[in-house]
Amino acid sequence: MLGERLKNGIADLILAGSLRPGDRLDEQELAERFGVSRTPVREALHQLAVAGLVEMRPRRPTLVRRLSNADLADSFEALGEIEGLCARYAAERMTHAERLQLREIMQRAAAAVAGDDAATYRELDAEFHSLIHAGAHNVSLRRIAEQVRMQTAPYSSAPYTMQGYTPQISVPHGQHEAVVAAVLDRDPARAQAAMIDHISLSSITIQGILNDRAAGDLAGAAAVRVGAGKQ
Amino acid sequence: MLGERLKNGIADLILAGSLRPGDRLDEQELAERFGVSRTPVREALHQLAVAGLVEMRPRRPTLVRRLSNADLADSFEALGEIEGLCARYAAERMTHAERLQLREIMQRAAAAVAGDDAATYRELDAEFHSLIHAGAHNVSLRRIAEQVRMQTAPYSSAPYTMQGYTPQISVPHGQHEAVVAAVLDRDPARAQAAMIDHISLSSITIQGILNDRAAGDLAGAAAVRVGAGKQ
DNA sequence: GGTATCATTCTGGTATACAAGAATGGATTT
DNA sequence: AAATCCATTCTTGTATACCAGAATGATACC
Repeated sequence: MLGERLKNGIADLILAGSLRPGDRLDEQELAERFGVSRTPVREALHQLAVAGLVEMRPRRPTLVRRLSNADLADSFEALGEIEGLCARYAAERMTHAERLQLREIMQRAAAAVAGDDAATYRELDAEFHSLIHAGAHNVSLRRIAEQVRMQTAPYSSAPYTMQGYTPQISVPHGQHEAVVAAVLDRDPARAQAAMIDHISLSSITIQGILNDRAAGDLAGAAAVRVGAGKQ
Repeated sequence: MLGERLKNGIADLILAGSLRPGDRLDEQELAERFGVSRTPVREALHQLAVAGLVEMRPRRPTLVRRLSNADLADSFEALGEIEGLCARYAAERMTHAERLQLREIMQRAAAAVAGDDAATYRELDAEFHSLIHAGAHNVSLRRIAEQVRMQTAPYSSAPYTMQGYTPQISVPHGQHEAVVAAVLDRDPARAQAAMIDHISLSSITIQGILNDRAAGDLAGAAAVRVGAGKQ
């Protein structure tokens, strides 16, 4: 099944930031890029549309989905609730082996924080959340969590790709630790609350950065227009 | 966009029960049925696969997704949590107009219950949940809720299509009333708890029916095999 | 008589060709 | 000079033809 490979490939381009929200996804260009025809590309794009990563309008170019500020706020609110549920169930249901994995990830993350290694930390952050999703032992909930996380991913990476901005990776790490402590203590309510707090703060941070960036972009665009003499 | 029409058309066939879990979805047959070529059919099927209504395996016939007992239990658990969240937010955020709509639906539903009109009640049940989803005022959460509900729909209709089984529509109606009362009272916690209770009982009822039916089918299949002399 | 292997057929996967609609650029008119 | 309309081009939507792989049946061998 080539479509699956393509779907992941295009999703990776978006998640990695090579393609940013609002960018056009030309079917033929993607087909050439991946060395296939347009047919499987179209299938992949349709699938990504259902997943909420791209937006397709009839007879109009497909775009990387651009969330309005309101939609982004909604997505993060939903993400917090869903991840909170996962954390709650994980605290109840994780096996011993899964708890050990969680501890191991946290140790590696602590090392990345100590070494100020943002790239590694970013990977471990994803692994951490993935473990929580799986630890909830509910395939439906896990599927939902992965999907919402994917939708917000292009924006979540903002702190890491912002030029001149050094993310404070110690802050989210501390919140992860609070979640893990509650999960290991088998304290569902605390795990849920800690996770919701974590996502909530992420949301605020990211929206702040995006607003700053938008303001900067507007200023830049205005300057260009003035420089060109007319729009 | 023909694909959208097809997607809804095929989904309706599944949701209405014309196509049941495990049934084969032959691309050519669907194409002829809808008077189009295989291309848009394939796109629709891929989208439905992402939505979780059908399952596609490489080089293998596409089937209406069949949830295992465990998967079904997971889906209902997730549905309960998600709908519970929607109810909680709805209690906080519904506008006055939305609350009036809710009351109106409940009055019509009460009439349907009084008249023992299961078909009408079924429609109003869908409308009720749809109002709650919308009333949460979170597009992301709403999208998730609709999706999970769609996945469970082929099974939720079991009580209504079970031959010789007269659904006790007064029971779910009473639970809906409890949710609505809490929403109208602007009591988020009570609305959430009432909704979770409602979905939980639905889940138990449906799984009971399905297990009975499965037992009956097995007995029937065994009888056929015995009658044929060999398998 | 049973089992294993091979061939045939059926189904999904991909590519290519064609059609339809939208956007953009130029030309003409006001 | 500006605005509108028309034509051309580009991109998406659909259909058809071809390819690959899996299942099933028959045949041959053990």
